[in-house]
Amino acid sequence: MHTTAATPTAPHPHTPVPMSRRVAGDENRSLGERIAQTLKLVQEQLTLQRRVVHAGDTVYEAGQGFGCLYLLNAGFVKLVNQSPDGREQVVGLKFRGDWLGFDGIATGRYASDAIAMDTGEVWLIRYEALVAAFATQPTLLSTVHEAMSREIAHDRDSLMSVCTLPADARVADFLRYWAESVGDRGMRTDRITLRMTRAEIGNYLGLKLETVSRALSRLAREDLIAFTEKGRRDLHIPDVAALAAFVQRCLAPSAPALLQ
Amino acid sequence: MHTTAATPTAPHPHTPVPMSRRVAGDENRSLGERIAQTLKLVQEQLTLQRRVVHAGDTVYEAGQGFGCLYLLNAGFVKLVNQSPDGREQVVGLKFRGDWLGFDGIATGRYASDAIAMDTGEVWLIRYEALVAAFATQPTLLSTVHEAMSREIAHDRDSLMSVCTLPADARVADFLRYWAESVGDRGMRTDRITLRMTRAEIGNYLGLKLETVSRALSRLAREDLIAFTEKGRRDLHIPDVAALAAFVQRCLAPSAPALLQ
DNA sequence: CGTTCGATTGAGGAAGATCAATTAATGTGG
DNA sequence: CCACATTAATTGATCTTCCTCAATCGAACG
Repeated sequence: MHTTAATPTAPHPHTPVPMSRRVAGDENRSLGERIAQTLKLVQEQLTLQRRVVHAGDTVYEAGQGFGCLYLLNAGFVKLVNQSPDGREQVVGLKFRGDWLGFDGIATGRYASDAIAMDTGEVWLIRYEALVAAFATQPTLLSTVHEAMSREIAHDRDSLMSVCTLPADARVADFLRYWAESVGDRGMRTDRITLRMTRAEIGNYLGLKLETVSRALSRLAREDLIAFTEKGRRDLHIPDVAALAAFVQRCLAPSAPALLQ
Repeated sequence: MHTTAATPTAPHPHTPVPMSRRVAGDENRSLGERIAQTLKLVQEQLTLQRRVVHAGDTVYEAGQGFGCLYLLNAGFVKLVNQSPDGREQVVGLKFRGDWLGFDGIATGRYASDAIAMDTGEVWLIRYEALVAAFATQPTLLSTVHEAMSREIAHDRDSLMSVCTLPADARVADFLRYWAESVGDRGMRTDRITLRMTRAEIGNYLGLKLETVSRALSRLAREDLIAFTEKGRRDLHIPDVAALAAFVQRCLAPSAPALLQ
């Protein structure tokens, strides 16, 4: 019995885990490559139906019968849960290369609304056809499992952010996440366009819109972000890493010393 | 688990998919049955290694190389994420019949610590062997996919609770969830033993231990729970449904009526 | 060009955190 | 088994953060 794990020789037993999107690890290919490969593989091995969506369109709705998974080929999608008593919660954001609809497998009905936040394209893949293809295309199985695994891991990270970060740090971390996500997709990270209102961001982060607004103003005051002349949904992020540093600074109010 | 959406009769136009019907009776079988079937199926179709764990034991550690999934046959397990800066977060609770380790598939390393909260038993299942068995046992594939799907859906519900419920409701909802979970496993729900300290519960719910303690005291004052003479970790829950009602009461402080 | 929606900013209030003191359980060695 | 040490839980008093309410301003849009 291997009770206590034989961790390598890391200073901390947990450090090597990238948890989000650091390049390292045993996979050498970059995130962008992985996304491209996924799209290519699916496109080649499966019959799929394309659907163009526009901002506000519903990809699928909570309660609707499950039959398809959706691979997001372009655009941005938000996932929204609704409780019976009327509470609404943005529970996830999806980018190019992400899969949608895993939550429907277990119950046969989707558990959330998937709503496009911009013009984009989703590929509809019949779940049964996908499963059938696993037999001849083991890579497809790995790809799908990895996507589900990543989703599980990321959802937990979201919970951790909401539970452990103060408001300002949450907003900064959200911007970092968004910038990193679009960066991984080959888009520029220094100028990003938020597809969400302050209220939506706040909902996703467990904050009110005023708090988000104040946090953004503070970040702008510290020159970690800047609003473009175009409006307040476009913003300039000179240094994404500085946002991560800001999060750390929020956590260490008085004793900045050591570490890192 | 508290969020399943309410649009069963959604007459939506853009559903080219007929409804992929699942096996009859599949939807009707109880949760307890599903768990039993999962354990039976895995036991029969796979070679597995059993491991007895005791409170505090580590099932797997974050950063450790992924190779196995774990099926929890008895006991209770908590999943704990640790951020590089030292923040710790309980991100999940697992019960008999739950799978552990999905988070390791994507990166090849587990993303969290899985720690036993009580004496129990996990079954180690080599992931590669599992995948190999999919070829001849399609039921196994469904089972695993459903488990992952359920995990994704539940993690989102957790996020919603943390983001939308006030402290008292969060604690009440936690107790309801725990009671329901053990109830689904055939254990009595009127007397439950929390395997966690107030601090751990608070961590899981994004609250401080004092807040959890006060919430519990308030619930006890309203006779929704009662402490047993044995100690404060055992408690009596006369009516689980009343806890759910309490959550609703927290949300509707004065005006229950109309929708928006 | 006015209407509407989203964003910003301020003032005041409330929920929950922090600090602190006490009590109850758990564990340990004699 | 008991005295003691240790850890967990409760409760109160105070403080901080974030929410609520409200007014203003800017942008988008018909």
